[in-house]
Amino acid sequence: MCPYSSSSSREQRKEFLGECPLFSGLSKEGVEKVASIASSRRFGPGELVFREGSPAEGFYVVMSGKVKVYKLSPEGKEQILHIFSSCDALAEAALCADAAYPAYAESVSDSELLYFQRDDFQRLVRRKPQLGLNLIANLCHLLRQFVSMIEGLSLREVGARVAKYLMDLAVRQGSQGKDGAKVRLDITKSQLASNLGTVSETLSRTLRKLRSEGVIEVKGNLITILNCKALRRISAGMRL
Amino acid sequence: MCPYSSSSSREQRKEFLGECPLFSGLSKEGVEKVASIASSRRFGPGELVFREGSPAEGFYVVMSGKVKVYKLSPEGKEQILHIFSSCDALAEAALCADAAYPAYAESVSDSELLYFQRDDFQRLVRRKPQLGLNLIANLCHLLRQFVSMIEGLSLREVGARVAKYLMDLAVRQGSQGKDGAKVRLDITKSQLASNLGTVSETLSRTLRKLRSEGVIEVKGNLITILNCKALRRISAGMRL
DNA sequence: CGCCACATTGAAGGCAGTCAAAGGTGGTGG
DNA sequence: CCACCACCTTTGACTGCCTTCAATGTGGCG
Repeated sequence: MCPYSSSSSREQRKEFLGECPLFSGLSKEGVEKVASIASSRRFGPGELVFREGSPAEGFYVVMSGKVKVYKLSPEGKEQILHIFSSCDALAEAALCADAAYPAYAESVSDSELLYFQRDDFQRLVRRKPQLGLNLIANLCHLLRQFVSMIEGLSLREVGARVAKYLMDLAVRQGSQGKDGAKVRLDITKSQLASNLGTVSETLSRTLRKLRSEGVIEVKGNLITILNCKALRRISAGMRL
Repeated sequence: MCPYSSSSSREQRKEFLGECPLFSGLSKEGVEKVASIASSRRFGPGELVFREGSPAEGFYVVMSGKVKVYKLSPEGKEQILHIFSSCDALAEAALCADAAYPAYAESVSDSELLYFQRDDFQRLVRRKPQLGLNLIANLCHLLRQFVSMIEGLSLREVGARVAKYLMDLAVRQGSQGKDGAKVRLDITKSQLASNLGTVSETLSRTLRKLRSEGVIEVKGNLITILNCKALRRISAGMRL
């Protein structure tokens, strides 16, 4: 899985599939079948995986690396919908009948993706319904994230969105709850801004304000949460 | 299906299921099975179907009426995520493991909903994988709509969102493309505003501006599209 | 060392939200 | 039939959050 390695072997792929939540609950033979319809594709940093509007005939699962999926405004502003990393499925929209990707996807690092053709996958789901249930759970999860994003964009100010992002990140990185928890941004601040529906300038100002309130400490992409309660209040809509 | 009728009979339910895209491609016996695990629930206008955070143990399919699913800000502002009507599935989030509804759902008319318990439904999917595939397509469709909503909120001004809504509505009502097409809003303007991520005052002003530009004509909830090309330009981001 | 991308800070302006009040509309009951 | 009420809609004035533009700071890397 290290960067710059050559494509994975068939054995490595099977091992990966076995550990992926999307393929859990399948028999050894089931995983075998999944592996047999997957093909591997590698992308370098900045490389486009697909563009908005191009025909969607299959979806991807990230084996390694990160892929950002985003929309562009006519003026060129970018809104990141989600950044997918290991074990995430992306572009499930391809499983819909009307087949055009609704957004851009771009690798932000060296990545290896598994590609599944729609028809192959659907055939397999008919034989292994568990796979369908797994994908449904996966889609529901993504749906929730989008709901949360809509809520943020429509009902919360930038400060609250930033606070919520930091708390969620702390949870994901296993250091929630306690004051003094350290979190590391695993994307650039510009990308984070684009993910939160704002611009880097505003994000910068917001972080500064949080810092001046003594809520967080910022050193590069390492952020220390000094006052967890305050952060929670802010993420819930309390003014800065 | 007329309002104020009593609950549907078992026969009516089966007939309805047979015509619902979500249950297409199933054998007669399959539809029978689906009907056997569904229970019917009726709601009056303004009645809450479920609230955010309450345990989610199943999802619904709309037989008749309309249900709005929405988020509330701490200050009480409402963002409508989607308005579901006949044959739509809602609250599929319940099929996810972590089981709490992420939003409120409220009937906006007299409605009859079919309720499916998660476990029952999942059992059935194992025996009828086509059902899983149908639901996946359904979820993908909803995902696209949310993507479109995120795009609108983040990258488009209110004018563009309104224009896009009107064009989409014209398509749904079968009168797209031509100047002079008439569309009828099937929800109140306040609800529309909440759906577009704005407030009724701003929507009112926006419609007036579109009217003063000669792009549309407004009479109550009946809107005539006078200049389709202009509307498309505006929806694509061209300034008003 | 110098380049380049990313990040920060300041100043100015605009889109849209809030507040407040008046105007419209449909339904109900006297 | 009309008066009343509730709800939705419209309009005006004001405020403010955030974006835009521009310039400077910073860190990594060839």
